[in-house]
Amino acid sequence: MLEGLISPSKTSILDAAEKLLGKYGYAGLSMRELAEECGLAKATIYHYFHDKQAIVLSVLERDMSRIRASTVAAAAQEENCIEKLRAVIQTHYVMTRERHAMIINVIREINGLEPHLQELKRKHMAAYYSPVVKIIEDGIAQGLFRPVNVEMTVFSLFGMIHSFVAHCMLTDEAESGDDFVDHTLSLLLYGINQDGASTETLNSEDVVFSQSHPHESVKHAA
Amino acid sequence: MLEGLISPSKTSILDAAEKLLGKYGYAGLSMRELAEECGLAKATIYHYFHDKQAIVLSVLERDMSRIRASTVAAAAQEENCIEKLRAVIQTHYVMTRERHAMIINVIREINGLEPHLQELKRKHMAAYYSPVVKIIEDGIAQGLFRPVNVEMTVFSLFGMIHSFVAHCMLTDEAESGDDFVDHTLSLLLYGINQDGASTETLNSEDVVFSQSHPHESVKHAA
Amino acid sequence: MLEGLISPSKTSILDAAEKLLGKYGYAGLSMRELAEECGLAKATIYHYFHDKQAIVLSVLERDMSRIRASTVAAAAQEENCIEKLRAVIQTHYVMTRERHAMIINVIREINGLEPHLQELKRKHMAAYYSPVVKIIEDGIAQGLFRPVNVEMTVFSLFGMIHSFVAHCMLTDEAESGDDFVDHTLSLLLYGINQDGASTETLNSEDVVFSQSHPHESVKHAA
Amino acid sequence: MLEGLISPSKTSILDAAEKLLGKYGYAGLSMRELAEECGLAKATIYHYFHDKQAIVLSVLERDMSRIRASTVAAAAQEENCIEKLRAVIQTHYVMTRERHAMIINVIREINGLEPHLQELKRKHMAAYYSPVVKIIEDGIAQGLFRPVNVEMTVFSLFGMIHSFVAHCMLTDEAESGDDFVDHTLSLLLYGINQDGASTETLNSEDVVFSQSHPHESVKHAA
DNA sequence: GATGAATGAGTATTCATTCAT
DNA sequence: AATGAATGAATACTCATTCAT
Repeated sequence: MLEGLISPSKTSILDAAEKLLGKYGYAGLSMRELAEECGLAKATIYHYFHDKQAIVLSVLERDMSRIRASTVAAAAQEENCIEKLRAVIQTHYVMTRERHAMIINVIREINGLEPHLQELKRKHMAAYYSPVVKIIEDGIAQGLFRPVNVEMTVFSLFGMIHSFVAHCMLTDEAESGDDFVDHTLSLLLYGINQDGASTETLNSEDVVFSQSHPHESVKHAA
Repeated sequence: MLEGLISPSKTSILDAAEKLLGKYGYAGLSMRELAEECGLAKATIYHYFHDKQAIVLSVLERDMSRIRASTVAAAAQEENCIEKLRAVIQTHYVMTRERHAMIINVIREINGLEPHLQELKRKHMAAYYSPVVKIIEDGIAQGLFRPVNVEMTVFSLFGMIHSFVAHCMLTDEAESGDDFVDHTLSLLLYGINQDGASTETLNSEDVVFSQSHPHESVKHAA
Repeated sequence: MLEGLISPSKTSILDAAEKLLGKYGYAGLSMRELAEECGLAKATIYHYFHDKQAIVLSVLERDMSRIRASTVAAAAQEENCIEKLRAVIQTHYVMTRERHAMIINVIREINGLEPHLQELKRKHMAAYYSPVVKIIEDGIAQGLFRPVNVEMTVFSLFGMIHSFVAHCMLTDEAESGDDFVDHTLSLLLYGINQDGASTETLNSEDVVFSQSHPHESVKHAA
Repeated sequence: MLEGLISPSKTSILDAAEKLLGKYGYAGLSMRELAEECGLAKATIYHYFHDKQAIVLSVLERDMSRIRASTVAAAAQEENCIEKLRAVIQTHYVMTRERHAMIINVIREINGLEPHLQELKRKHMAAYYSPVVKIIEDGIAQGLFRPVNVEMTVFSLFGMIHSFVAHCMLTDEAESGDDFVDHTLSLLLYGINQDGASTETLNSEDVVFSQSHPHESVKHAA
């Protein structure tokens, strides 16, 4: 939020740590490499952070609040619940890619090491997921969506996004992700079952995957 | 396949490595700890495997072929495409939990280190996803499912499963996962959109998440 | 001597050890690599030799007796003391190169580790140097050579040879060594001092080194 | 040169490494033992040097420049070419003994491992040999020496010295080396051939070797 | 605010060697 | 005669961290 008040050294440490965490994960992050990356001496880092874990937690907090802010802002620009969902998928996809899908993995790694941090992270995740929960709850209240288990649905949605980001990083495909957004929104809304309601709005083509299925995706469905 | 022919020491190394990889990931896996865990001397491990990476690759191969075998077997026991999907979700969920969601993370870690292993892993993943691709393609051919992008859909489905497993491991909730299977199958089939076709079959309750949404899930829908 | 009576496995071990000692020295010789090189299992090597040191000593003994035999044989083919010296230089140069100057280095390495082996090695070296000692002593007795300290002179001569071999191995120059033999014999006989007796017999050219000094070397001087 | 500016820890590492290299060679030099010898923790050594090879190269560079400096200084104190040669032999002999004849062996060992270091070492050796090359070239220009191949001759000379040092270390004889210097200078100047010019100046006795040859050596021959 | 120096405990890996078969 | 399996001790090197300056 008020990053202007944070010392530039601290910021450079967090930036470097974010980059290296994305590459190597928590256990693979070396303080020596971190020092080299941010241009400070190793000892200087300990002037700003108590230990390695504190750095990583700071990175996670900063990233989470940024992602949350971006997600909220993106959703706020849309009126319609469905368009809000599209905005969320798009934003979350982009930000996750930028962070090299770091967060999910780092959390899991830290978690294995530090059981007492679970609650802290659960809170973070609640804050993280809650904007999307709100959107779906609103949709249900408006009669747009059926009364699904909202929390579970949000997990599912984020799972789809992360899975796709992971796949892209594995294969180094650098596409825009538009097709992914269309596919994911369509799947989230209508599923794969054949019924009259959903198919009539489908009309785009896919280029990402080999087997083309021309009828996939929903373009700005109302 | 023919594990009976493999020496017990080798098996014990792989077993221990599988366990520790689930806990700590690739970088966090220590050869000292592995030796303790499998009851052999450190040097003995190197009698069976060239290096740490070779161990981890063996674990991954073994797990992948096991998961694939289980998934295929589970699906083969069902006639109906939808029931096949349910079986896949159930099996994959259970096996992923047993392996502490290890595979996806380890692959990503290794991948960061060894660019030339990408192709190998892509092949593995193809084999891994292909049974599910087949089911959905059959469903589409039978007119049961709409013509979605199948490969993308499979990614989405596995993403949902992995995400949920990760969440459960984070919170140490040890439920059976039945609710999860119902939710996921329902979401995959119908999405969240409100329409006449899907809502009438919903009738179960959720205990997993705090906010209860009584109408979620599809029980053995045909 | 009677190598026909030695088992082929034992011979292959010694051959492999000789090769690797030349490459890596004593400390750098690994039993694993030795086993690979000679095509036997590590444990099999211990069937033939008590330990690593015993192997190396066997190699040294074998090489030394071979070099001694070759040197003696080469000298025996010549009548003249000077021609005997030329033969010795030539033979010793070739055999040292073939063994990658191994012996001198290995002896020094072992010596650092095993003080009680000194006497053994002194005996070996005495046997090793004695043929040349004999030649020079004969030359002195015949009034051909001046009464130098023979033992020291032999050390000097072998020093020159080893130094040149080391230089050639360092620079990977693969010359025949004829120039070297001429140079060394000339230096040994006449030194560098300018006087009437020696210069008149010099008539060959040098190609080995950059600065050419056309008057170097003695061709079959009588 | 400016060793006063180098940290005492770094110097103590190099000193210890020089000592151990002389004893055990490159492969036999253990970082653990080095740490013990210089009184620092293993990890501290890596604060000053990137790896073992860097340490050894530093030792070699330091020793080579020291030997070169001493050799040049010793030669500069003499007017006469022959006396310069005597000074060089004396100095080189002493310094090589002090370093346990380490350099030649270490270079050969490293060279086997690192082909791309050859050129570096050739340069070093050029600088190392060049002072002596200069002396002999001057002697030839002055008509004192016959026109031998100078570079080869320098190799031969250093070979004699190193060989003798090695012999002394093997037998732990701790003599002053005066006899050796006389012998070597005499051999270098006049060789062993019987002729009028050289014998008349010989008049000393040898104690180093068993067989005494009373007429060896040149005492300050002009 | 920043760092060079230092370290104990750790890393993955290799060592020479033994032994039951 | 030959070896697969096993190991304690060593290898070079890195770790996160501290502290005096």
